[in-house]
Amino acid sequence: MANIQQVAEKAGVSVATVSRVLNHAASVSTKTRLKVENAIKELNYEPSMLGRNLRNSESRLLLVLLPSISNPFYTEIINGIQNTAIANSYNILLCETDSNPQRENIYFNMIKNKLADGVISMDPAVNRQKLTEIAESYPVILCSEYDEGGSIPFVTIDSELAAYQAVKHLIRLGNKKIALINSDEKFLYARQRRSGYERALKEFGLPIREEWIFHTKDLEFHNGVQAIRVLLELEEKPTAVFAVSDTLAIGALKGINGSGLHVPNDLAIIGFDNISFSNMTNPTLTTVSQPMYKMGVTAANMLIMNIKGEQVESVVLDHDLIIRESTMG
Amino acid sequence: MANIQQVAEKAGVSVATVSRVLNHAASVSTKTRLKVENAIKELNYEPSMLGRNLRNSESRLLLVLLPSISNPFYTEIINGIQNTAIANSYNILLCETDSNPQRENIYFNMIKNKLADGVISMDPAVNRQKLTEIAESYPVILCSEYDEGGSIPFVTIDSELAAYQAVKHLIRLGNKKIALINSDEKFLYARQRRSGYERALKEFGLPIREEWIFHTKDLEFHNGVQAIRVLLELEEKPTAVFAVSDTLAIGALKGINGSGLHVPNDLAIIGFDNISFSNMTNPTLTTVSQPMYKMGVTAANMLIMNIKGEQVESVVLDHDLIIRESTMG
DNA sequence: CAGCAATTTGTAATCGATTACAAAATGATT
DNA sequence: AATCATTTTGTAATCGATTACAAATTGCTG
Repeated sequence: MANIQQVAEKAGVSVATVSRVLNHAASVSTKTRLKVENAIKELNYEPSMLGRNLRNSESRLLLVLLPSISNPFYTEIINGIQNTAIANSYNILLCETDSNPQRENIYFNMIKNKLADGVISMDPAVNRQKLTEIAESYPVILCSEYDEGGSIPFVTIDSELAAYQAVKHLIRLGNKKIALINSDEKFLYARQRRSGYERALKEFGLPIREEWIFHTKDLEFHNGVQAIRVLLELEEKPTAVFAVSDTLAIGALKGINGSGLHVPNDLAIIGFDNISFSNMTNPTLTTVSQPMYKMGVTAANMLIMNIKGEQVESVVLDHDLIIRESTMG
Repeated sequence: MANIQQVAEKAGVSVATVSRVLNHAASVSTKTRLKVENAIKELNYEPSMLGRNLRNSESRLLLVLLPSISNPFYTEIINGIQNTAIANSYNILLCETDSNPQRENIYFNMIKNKLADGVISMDPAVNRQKLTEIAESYPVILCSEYDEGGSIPFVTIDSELAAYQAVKHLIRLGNKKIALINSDEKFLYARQRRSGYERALKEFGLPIREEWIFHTKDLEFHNGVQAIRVLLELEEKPTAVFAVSDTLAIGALKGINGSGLHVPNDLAIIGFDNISFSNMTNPTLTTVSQPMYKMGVTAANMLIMNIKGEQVESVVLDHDLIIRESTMG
C-alpha cells in the first residue's frame, strides 16, 4: 500500500499538498489537484487512519459496549445507533463484553488510546467506577441501563411505570395472584420493575408474596423455563406472570405449555422488550415495547454532540404495552 | 493521559528504556525496571495503541464481518472466535454490514489502514471481488459461507449432505410431498441445500415440483410465515417442509399453527442451524445443528496462523440432525 | 515593469511509540 | 589497575499523516 510520500513524488508535489487535496482544503489550484488525484488513483492510495489519527487524535469510530449479542433486544438499538453514526461520518464497532471486567478494560483502553472517539454502553454490569472515571475525560453515553444519581448522560425508559402498567393490566383482567419473574436486582431496571410491580399490587390491595417473586441468574430462555417450573410447584399457584424480559417470558411460556396448562386461560403472561420472537410464539406474547430504534438514534446523537464538546441532557423515552394473545383470556 | 516521554522523564531514563520495560525486553536491570514501573503507576500511564501500531504495523485486532447481528445463528460462532482470539492476545470487533457494500468498504479500509490485522467474514453477500483483492495482501478467512473454487481459506459444513439427510429423514417418515423453503439462490449454501434436497427426492423416486420450492428474500421470521402461506394455498399441499434456516422454519411453524393445521401430524417440519429459540417453539423444532462454537474457534485459529504467515487449509466440519417434536408424527 | 497583495506551495515540526546502533557502565580476569 | 567482554542505557531515525509558518508564485495596479 502506497503512502503519502509516494503519491507526492508521483504527482511532483510535496506531501503537504497531497494532504490538502485529501482534506479538501481550499487553497489548492485546480491543476495541482488534478495531478494529485491522478497519482492517488494510479497508486491505488488510501490514507492510513493510523497516521491521521495519531496526528489528529480522532478516529471517527464509536464503540458500542453490550454484554451479549445473543439478546435480540439490542438488535434494533444498534440499527438506530449505526444509521445515525453513518449519517454523521462515524462508524461503530460492536464490543461484546460478556459482562467481563477484563474485556471491558480492553475496550476502555481503546478509548484512552484514541482508537475510538466515544462509547455507548448498554452493559448494566459494567464496572461503574471505571466507566465514571473514563467519562470524566472521554465522551460516554449510557443506553437503556443507567446510573441513578450518576453523572453520565443516559437514554432510557421509565421502567417502573412500564412495570406498573403491565401488572395493572393483569389485575384488570381479574388476576389476583400475580408472579414476577425478575432478573438479578443488582441491575437498576430489575429494582425499578419490581417497584412498579409492587406499586400496582398495593394500589389494588393485593398482597406481595415473596414466593411469587423469582430471581433468575441470566436472561436466557432456560432461565425462564426454570423459573416457571418453581412457580408451578407452589401450593398456591399464580394465575398470571409478569417477566422482566421477553426471553424469560418465552421460556416461561414454553414451561407452561409443557406442563399441560393453557395460556392465557390458566395463566396469563406478559414479557418486556417486544423482541421479534415475541410475535412468533404460540400464543403470541403480550409485552412492553421499548422504542429501541429511537433509543439508538438518541444515544448516538447525544454521543456525537458530546464529542463535539456540547453538554447533553439525559432523555426518558415513551414505552407501549402491546397486548397480544398471552393475556387475551 | 501521559505519554512515554513523561514517564521517561519522571523515571529519569530515556524513552527507549521505558519502551523496553513495556515490551518486557530482557536487557533492563531490575533497578531501572522498578523505577520505570513506579513512574508508570504514578502517572497512570497506558501506552498509545496508535503510536505503537503505526510503528509496528500491528493492531492485534481482528474484524468479524457479519450481515446482521439479529440472526442468532452467529452468536455461538462469535463466542468461539472471541475466546480463541483472547487466548492469543487478540481482540475482536464485530462489524455489521447489513450486506451493504459501502459499509463493507469501511471495514475493508480498516484492514488496509492497519487498524486491524485480519478479517473473518461471515457475510455471504459480501463483495467477492473486493474481498479476494483484500485477501491477496491481508489475512482473510471465510466462515460458514464460502467461495467455491476461490482462493480464500474457509470453514464450513457440508450443506448438501446435511440437506440430503434432513430430507431423507422426512421421506423415511412416509412423506412423499416435501416442500423446500429456500433463501435466495445467489448464496452458495442455498444452492447446495437445494441440491441435497433434490438428490434425496430423486433417490427415492419422488418428483421435484417447482411449486413446492419457495424462495424467500431474507431470513426473518415473517419470510417464513409468508412462504408457508403460499405453500398452504396450493392445490396439492405438501405434507412436510424443509426450511434452510431455523428462523424461516419458525415463521412457517407459526403460520401452520395459525391455519389450524397440526405439526407434525398434518405437516412435518425441519429447520437448519439449531438456534436456541428452536427448542422453545411449540412443538420443538427438528433441525440440522452446525458446530457453531467449533466453527468460530477454527476460523479464529486459521486467521491467527495466517497472520503469522503460515499457510492454512480449508476445513469442513461435521453436522448433526437433531430430531425433535416437529417431525415426531 | 516595479511594487504589493493574494494565492498557492513547500519545509519541517509534530503526534507516541519502537528499535538499530552507539555509547556508557559494569564485571571479570590477569 | 589495565584490558576486554558483557550488560545496560541513550540517541536518533522511523512509521504516515497534519499543519504552522515561510517561501514562492501569480495577478493586479499605477
